[in-house]
Amino acid sequence: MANATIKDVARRAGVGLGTVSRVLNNHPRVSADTRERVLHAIAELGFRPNATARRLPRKTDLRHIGVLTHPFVKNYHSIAERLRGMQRELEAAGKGLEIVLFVASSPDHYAAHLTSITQNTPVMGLIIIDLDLTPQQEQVLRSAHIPFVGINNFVGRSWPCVSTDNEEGGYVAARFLTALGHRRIAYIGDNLFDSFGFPTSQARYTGYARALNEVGIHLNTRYVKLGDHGYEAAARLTRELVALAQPPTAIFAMSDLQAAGCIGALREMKLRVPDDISVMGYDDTELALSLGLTTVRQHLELSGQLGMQWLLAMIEGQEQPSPPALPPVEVVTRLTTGAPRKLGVRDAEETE
Amino acid sequence: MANATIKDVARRAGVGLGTVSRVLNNHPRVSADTRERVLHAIAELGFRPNATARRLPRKTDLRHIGVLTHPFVKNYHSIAERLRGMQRELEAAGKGLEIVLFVASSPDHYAAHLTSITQNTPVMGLIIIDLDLTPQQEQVLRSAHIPFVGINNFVGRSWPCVSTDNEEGGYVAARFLTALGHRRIAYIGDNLFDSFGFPTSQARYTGYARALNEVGIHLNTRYVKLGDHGYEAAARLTRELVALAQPPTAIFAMSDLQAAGCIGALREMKLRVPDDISVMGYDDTELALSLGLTTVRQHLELSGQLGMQWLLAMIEGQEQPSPPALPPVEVVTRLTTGAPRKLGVRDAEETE
DNA sequence: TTGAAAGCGCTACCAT
DNA sequence: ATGGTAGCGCTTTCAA
Repeated sequence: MANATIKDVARRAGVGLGTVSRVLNNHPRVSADTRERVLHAIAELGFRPNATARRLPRKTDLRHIGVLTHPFVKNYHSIAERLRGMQRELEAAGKGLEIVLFVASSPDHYAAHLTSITQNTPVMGLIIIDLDLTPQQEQVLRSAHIPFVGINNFVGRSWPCVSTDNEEGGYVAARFLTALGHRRIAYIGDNLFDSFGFPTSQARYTGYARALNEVGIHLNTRYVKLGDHGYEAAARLTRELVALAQPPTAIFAMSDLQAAGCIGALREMKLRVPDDISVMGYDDTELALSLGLTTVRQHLELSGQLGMQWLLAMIEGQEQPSPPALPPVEVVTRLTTGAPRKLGVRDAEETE
Repeated sequence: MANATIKDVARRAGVGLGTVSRVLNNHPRVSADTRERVLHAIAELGFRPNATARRLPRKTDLRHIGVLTHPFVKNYHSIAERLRGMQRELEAAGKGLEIVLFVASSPDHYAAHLTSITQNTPVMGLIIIDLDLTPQQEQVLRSAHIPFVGINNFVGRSWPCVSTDNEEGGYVAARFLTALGHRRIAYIGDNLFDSFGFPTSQARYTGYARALNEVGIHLNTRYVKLGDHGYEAAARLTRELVALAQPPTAIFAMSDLQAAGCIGALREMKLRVPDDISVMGYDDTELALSLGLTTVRQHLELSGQLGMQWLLAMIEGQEQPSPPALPPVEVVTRLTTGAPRKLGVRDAEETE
C-alpha cells in the first residue's frame, strides 16, 4: 500500500494541512489537544513523512559525499584505511557531511552506479577508489558537474587523482632485496583475471621486473606466482615456490596479507624466516607490525585524507586545486629479510 | 550563487520547461537542433539538475540503508567485517540499495545523527553498530517508523538486535586457558573511559572473571590491564605484565589486534609464544589467521549479514521477524597457546 | 516536436 | 491556534 500523506492525516484528524505539518515539526503553536489528535491519526495511518518532499521546500540539500569502490572481499584493509582517512578529514571539515558508500560488484554495475549517481543521487562529490574511468565515464561526470577525485593507481589521468606509485613500490622492494644479495627473488601477486582488471598488482610487478633487469638478473617466470588476494592462496603459491628445484631465496608479496600467507606456509614447512628465505610485504599494516614483516609503506589512510581534502576544496569552488602530494613509498625494514643463506649462490646461478 | 533551474535554462534557450526536461532525460522526441540549444544553455549556466526535485514527481525513493556507528579509529576490523557482511547481503537482495555511513564522533553527535536521520534523511532502514539507544532514542526511531536493528552488545533490549555474547566469549576464552593448566592469566582490554562507554570490553572481562572464579583462581588485579584499543597500547601493557615479579603465563586480549600487540612485544623481549607465554585474541580476523593466533571466533561478517537480512525483512513488511541466530562463540585453537611452561606453577602460586 | 499546466508531498507564510 | 494557499524544481501528461 502506498504511504499515507499529510493530506490523509489531516482528513483523518479533521484538521488542515498546515496543522499536521506543524505537529510534524514540533511547532510550538499547536494546542495540546489538536496535537494529540494529529499524532493519533499519524499512528493509525502508519504515516511516515516523505523525506524527499520535505527537503524540496526547505531547500536543504542532502549533504553526502559518494565513495565508489569494488567489493572489498579480502583486501578490505586498504579500503578501510582509506575510508577512515576520508572520514577523519570530513569530520575535521565540520560541515556535517556524510559518506555514502557505493559498492560495484562488476564493471557493468560500476557503470550503472556512475549514471545513477549523476542522475538521481544527490552527492556533492565523488571519490572513486581503485577503479578507473573510461573517457566517456569521465565525460558523464564532468557534464554532470559533479566534482570527483580518484584514489590509487590513476597515474597520468586527466582528472584529479591521488595516485600511489605502485610501480615505484615494486621497484623499491625488489631493489631492497637485491641489495641484500638476493638473486632468486619471487613475486606473489593477484591474478589478473578478475573482471575489473585492477592494475595494482601489475604495476608492482612491473617495478619488480624493472629492478631485476637493472641489476642484470634474468626474470625467471617460475618465480612469478599469481593467485587470489588472500592468505590461503599465497600460502599455496609459497609451497609451490619452495618445491622448485631451485627455490627462491626471497619472496616479495604484493600485500602484507599475502606475505603473511608466505610466512605461515614457510612456518609449516619448518623453514626459517629470514634465515632460509626472506619475505617482504606491501602496505605496512598492523599485520606487518606484529609479524615483524619488512614491507613497503604506502600511506593508505593519508591517501583517503588527501583525496577528501582535495574533493572538499573542489566543492568549495576552487576549480582544480593543486594536487596534494602523497609521501613517497618507502621500505620499512623489520625482521623477515636478510642476506641469502649461502653466499656464492649468485655465481652458482650464473654458471648454470 | 544559487544554482540555475530548468526555468533559467528554458528562458536562456528560448524553449519551454518541458523541452528542457526532455533533453535532461534523453527523451527521443526532441529535434537535434533544439537539443543542441538546450545543451548549450545548460553548459553556459553551469546548470545541474536538483536531484531532490527530480525524485519527487518520479516518486522514486532514495534507496538507502543507513549504518550508524562510531569512529573506527583502530578497531576498524570489526566494523569493516560487519560492513562487508551487510554489503554482501544487500547485493544478494538485488534491490539496488546502497549503504549510507554515518559516523558519530561523540554521544552528542550520535544523538544528533539519530534525529537528523529520522527527520531529514531518507533511509529505508537503519543498522546501529556497537552503540546503544536510550529509551527516548528508541522512541524517536519507532515513532518515525524507521525499521532498525542493532548489532553487537545489545543483549536484553526491547528492540531487534543481533547480539554477540561477549561475556560468554570472555568466559570461554578464560576457561580454555585454565583447561590448559594456566593459573596466572592476564586480561588486556579497552579502557572504560571513552566517551561512548562501550560495554564490549567490560562484558568480556566479566566472563573472564567468572571463569577464573569458577575454577578457584583468585582474581589478581595486577593482571588486568586496560588501555587504548590498538597495537601499541597492548604492546606496552604486555611489557608491564612481563615486568611483574610473577608474570602471567597466559594473556587473553580482547581483540586480535591487541593480541598482535602482545605477540609483537613478546617477540621484542625474546620471549617465545606459546613456550614462554600463551596469547589469545578475540574476533578471528585475518590477522589471527596470519599470526596463527588462538582466538575466539565471533562471526563478525555474519553478524553484518544477519543484521541486514533482518532489516530487509522488516522493510519488506514483516513487523518483527524472528531474530536470526548467530552461531555461538567458539575458541579457534591455533599456535599461540599451550600449557604453561613449568608444571607445578599452580601449586607454587597456591602456597605463596 | 513542442508549450502549457497539473501535480509530486511538503513547508511556510498569509490571513483569520 | 488554525486553515488556506503559494510555492520548492522537476516530470509528465495533454493539446496543439
